[in-house]
Amino acid sequence: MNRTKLKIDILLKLSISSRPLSINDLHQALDFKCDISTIFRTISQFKDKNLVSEINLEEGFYRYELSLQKKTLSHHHHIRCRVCGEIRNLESCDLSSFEKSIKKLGFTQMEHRLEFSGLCSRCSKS
Amino acid sequence: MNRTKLKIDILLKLSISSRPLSINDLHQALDFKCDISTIFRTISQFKDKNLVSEINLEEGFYRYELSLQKKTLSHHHHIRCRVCGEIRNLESCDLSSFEKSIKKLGFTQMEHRLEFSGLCSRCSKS
DNA sequence: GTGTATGCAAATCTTTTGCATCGGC
DNA sequence: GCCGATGCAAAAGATTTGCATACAC
Repeated sequence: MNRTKLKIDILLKLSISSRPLSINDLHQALDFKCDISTIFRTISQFKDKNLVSEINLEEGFYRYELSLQKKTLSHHHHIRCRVCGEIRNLESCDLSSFEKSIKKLGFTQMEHRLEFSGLCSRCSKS
Repeated sequence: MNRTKLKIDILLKLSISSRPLSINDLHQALDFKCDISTIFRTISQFKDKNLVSEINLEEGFYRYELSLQKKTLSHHHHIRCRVCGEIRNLESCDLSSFEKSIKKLGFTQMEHRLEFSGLCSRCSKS
């Protein structure tokens, strides 16, 4: 994987964002200076190399964040406000009871995706 | 919402299936006798009325199951084999520690989606 | 009869792919 | 120079929409 300006820019945008970015977010953040298909391809490579994590917040598309971030924050999940779209991180993750019962079913190499939605404090009030 | 043969058929197919069905699964199960856009529209109505639940197993499309089933089995989650696609239900769900920390962020009316993937016992061996 | 449901076709949106050219090493 | 990266255009797959007709009530 060559070190190109675009790849660095994408990683930079991801690193300075407080929330996971969609392909469109990235395209916009890069002022549409590259083709969107290239962003798809680049993110796909990043996924393969485990540089970014793919997140599904039930919006009809995926978001991406640095896996590095994932390490810093330790493994975590998200909650997204169903009204305003605000996204917050949830730092703790204890699913050991789930994993125990899955092991009983004979499954190995488990991964999981856990995402919450709700109304954030501001949207709860209005 | 009118009671039509198609709506009953869709609910029937969902009720006799041991796993959540995709729009395509339903289209096929109904022998392609109706237009697929109608299935999308019908499922969308069912979602609105909370008759069916939408499930994302990271396959690139959604699956649906009766919410009734959800009640019978109590609230549950799924694990999908990343190799053969087998889907199993996970009956217990204790995310109270998560919900506690989310409440601290000021969120209300929480919902969550938790899905596991792994290798089922057969695919683990081969 | 009125309003909802459906079929059909087309559009939309996200994502993928083919191919020619460009750029990193 | 070679191989990977990119742009561009087109395709693919899931989903939505407009509109005319058919059906439920």
